[in-house]
Amino acid sequence: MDDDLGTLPQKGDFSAWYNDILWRAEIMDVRYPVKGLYVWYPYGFAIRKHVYARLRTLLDRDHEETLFPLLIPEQEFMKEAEHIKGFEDEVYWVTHGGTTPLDVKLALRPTSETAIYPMYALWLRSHADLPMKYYQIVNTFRYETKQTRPLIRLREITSFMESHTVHATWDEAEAQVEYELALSREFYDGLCIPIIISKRPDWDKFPGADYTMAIDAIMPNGKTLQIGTVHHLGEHFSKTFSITFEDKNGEQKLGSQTCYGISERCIAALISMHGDDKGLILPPVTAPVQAVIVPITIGKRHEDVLAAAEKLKNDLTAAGFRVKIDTRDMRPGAKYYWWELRGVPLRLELGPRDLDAGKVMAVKRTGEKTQIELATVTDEVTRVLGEITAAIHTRAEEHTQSHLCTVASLDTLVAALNEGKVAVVSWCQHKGCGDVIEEKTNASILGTNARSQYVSATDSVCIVCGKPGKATLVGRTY
RNA sequence: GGGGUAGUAGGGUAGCCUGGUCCAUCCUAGAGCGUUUGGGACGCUUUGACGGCGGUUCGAAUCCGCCCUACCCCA
Repeated sequence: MDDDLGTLPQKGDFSAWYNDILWRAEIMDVRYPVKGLYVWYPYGFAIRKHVYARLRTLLDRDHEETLFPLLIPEQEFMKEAEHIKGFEDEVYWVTHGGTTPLDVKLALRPTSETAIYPMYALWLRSHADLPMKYYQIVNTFRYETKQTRPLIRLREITSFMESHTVHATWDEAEAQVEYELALSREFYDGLCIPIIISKRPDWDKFPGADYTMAIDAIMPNGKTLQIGTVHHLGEHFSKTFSITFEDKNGEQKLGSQTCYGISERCIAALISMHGDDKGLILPPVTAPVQAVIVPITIGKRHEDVLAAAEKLKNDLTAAGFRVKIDTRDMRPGAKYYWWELRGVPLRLELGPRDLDAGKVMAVKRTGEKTQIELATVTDEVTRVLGEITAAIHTRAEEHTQSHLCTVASLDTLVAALNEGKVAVVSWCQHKGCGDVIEEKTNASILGTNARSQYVSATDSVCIVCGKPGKATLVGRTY
């Protein structure tokens, strides 16, 4: 049993594990014949559905959902100079309608600022319209030249949540940035994914932003994955697109804006953070199947057991759980492995022995078997799923904590990175010293103002020049 | 950005230089039948492929051209 765990590579070989699990667990099919475009299998899409339902619920507290067109006319796209510079090499252009060349080329949105903001200019009239907080969940296209990777580096981002807000003042927009960071923290907390927040260095901020706050997670191999960004756009775009309002004194003022994005990388993080050598481990809130019932049907008791399993399923479904019953003609062991690969949090084994005892065997995907009473099964399942969530959470926090450290010199920084860690150092924020750090370590400066509950981040002197510096995250990135 | 290697069934490979129907082969792959079922069962039968388009040829997985895709290395 322990000498052959199938052909899923060990999680220690993270890259191979990741690629393999995507198709074995039926999340993404990479065989679509266009580079950088991948197909969601129904099971993967079901995970996406639950994850994005959570995201929508959080956003809907304070934002409204909208939908803007995919195509952006060239002249709008080309309005904001910095923005163009950031994206022009990655834009797909629609140049023809049928066989007729178009007078105005149309960009497939790489992000939607230039689609949304001309409309915001029309919608915004008065200070009473503020703040405006809208979001959409859409696909976007970027002609990536680097190696593409399912869910991580795509030419079609299929699940891009972008929120765009307008405020009366820069300070209010800043408060919105903080609000959205808090919202992200809550979102990722629900997925049991520990995050680190930092302020990206100037050279790495969103094209057209005053500043960019980024959300990173530490993958199993110690590389960081950016899984969210919140940008303070200031007045860059409102100037360009004339997003103005009449204030209380009757004066025309520019709005101050933010935008905020989360993509299917959140699902890459979900898969990577929690999975193990046997496959996926899904936190119950994200699991398409929260509990699977495996009836153990032997000989004559076949009908009894099946009937009991049906009843169990109906009881749990009525209580709001997502439950499947596996009656396939396979050996129980084979079913166990099959569902474990797919990350189902809880397995309920029901056989003649259990039936006689009025119990059911509950096996957590995180390990550990317990017998629970059939009489109180819905309460028990609630409790056990809660324990599973807690276990997943704790494990992820331990991983993150153990991959973070604070160092005070270049040499110790290099050593820490080579151990697969992400480090906090002090840096003066000058490009020159930043270049030294990145070259010496072959890593990236993720950002300053590092915020994490998993490592202390206090400002000290720059590890390169010795001048006053800020707590800065350095790591190898995806 | 520069260079290299490759694409054969669900997955993994051989065959290619030296064209000859290719019965190619392995698997935890598919279909069917039967026996099974408390941690990956087994037997029998069977299906299925040469990345795409075009060319050369009596004949192409094999040779030529273009395209697509993937992987690796270097900057």
